[in-house]
Amino acid sequence: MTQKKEDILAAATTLFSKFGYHAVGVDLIIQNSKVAKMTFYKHFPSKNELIQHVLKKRDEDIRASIIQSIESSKSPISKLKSVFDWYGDWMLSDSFHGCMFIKASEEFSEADCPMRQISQGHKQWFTSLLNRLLIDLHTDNSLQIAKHIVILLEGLTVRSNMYSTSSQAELRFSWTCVKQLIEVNRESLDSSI
Amino acid sequence: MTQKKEDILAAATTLFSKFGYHAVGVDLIIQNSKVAKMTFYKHFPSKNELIQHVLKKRDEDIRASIIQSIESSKSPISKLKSVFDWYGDWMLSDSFHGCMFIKASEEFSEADCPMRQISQGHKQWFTSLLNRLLIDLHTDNSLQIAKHIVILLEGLTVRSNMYSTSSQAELRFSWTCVKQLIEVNRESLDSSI
DNA sequence: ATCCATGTATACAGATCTGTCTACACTCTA
DNA sequence: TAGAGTGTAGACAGATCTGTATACATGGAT
Repeated sequence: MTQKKEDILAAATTLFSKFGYHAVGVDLIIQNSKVAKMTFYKHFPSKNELIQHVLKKRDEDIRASIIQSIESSKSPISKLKSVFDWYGDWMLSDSFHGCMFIKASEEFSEADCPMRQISQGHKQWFTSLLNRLLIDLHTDNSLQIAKHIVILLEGLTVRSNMYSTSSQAELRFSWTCVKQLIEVNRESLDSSI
Repeated sequence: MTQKKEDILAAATTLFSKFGYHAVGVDLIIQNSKVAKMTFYKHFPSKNELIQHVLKKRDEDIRASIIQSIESSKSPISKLKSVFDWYGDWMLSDSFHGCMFIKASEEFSEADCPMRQISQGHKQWFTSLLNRLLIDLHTDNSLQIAKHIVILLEGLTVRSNMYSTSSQAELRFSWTCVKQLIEVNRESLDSSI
């Protein structure tokens, strides 16, 4: 990965995230990444492939970032909490303009297009991660609750973007709801100890 | 409202909902509504104003549809349940391609643009409706819980669109969670009866 | 019968978008 | 010093997009 290619990816990520995929043209990305047009097309054969690259890199980066966040916590419950904190920090950041995978799903409708597949893959990974944490917490219906948490966090993300506010209060309330949900679904084995 | 104008609005709604706002051109809308270009521009001075019209009409239609749904139920709790059922039916329908207000928020980033304002207004209305139902149920923290339900339903909507499935199981689970949440937050007055 | 509103068909201007082509500059290595 | 690799600047082709202009058809009301 050359420096130029990284510059292009960085500029594209920023612009797509803020304005959407269709609204941003190749010329604007070239202008913002301070690169010649031929350099752009040498690294990315088309805008479509650039979008896929951006989404793949975003997927990798977010996975790494979330994993780093939960690794700094020890107990499963504090790991789960740190996922919520990760979302809180993200929604507070200046660069926050919603989720790029949700945006891709809203803008690209073709059923099996790469953008949708990458987006689905990312959410699948996140759901599995939460599922494992819930299993560590000896929670019944772990997968169902994992999906429920993903749905909550996606709702919060969409809301933060729609109102241009970080929704910290709603995030905290969601966390208390999730804690209760886990408590109610503790495995009988666990409560008998 | 002439027939032609309705045709244009109907075609635009279908196309924007499925493919997004930027991806759909005026020519395609004209073609699908079987109208001449000049007729289009006589009714709508620009694509931008058409989008606003589409969103405003969508707002009115959904308000009417949800109100009709809950009016067929009597008790506050069954009214709330019928809101969830409304979402279930919607997500099952062939024409479902996600929420047009969420899509607008993802595609239009300018802070105070009309599309965002209309979208925010719609969600505000929905939140107030749920809040009133929760107050009728003598629920504490009614506004907080109303917001929580909106977040859940938006998360479900986004998920259904991303995976092209209706997420009925997740919707049912969310409903059980919401029922529990309401139960836990019953006003002390109520539980003492 | 005539007027007028409404709609049609289509060409057109001008902007913008994707992607290609050419000609040139810089740097590193043999 | 010559050549290869990489990048730059910008013109260009061709498609598409928004919005306008022109000329014509239709159909109901006076």
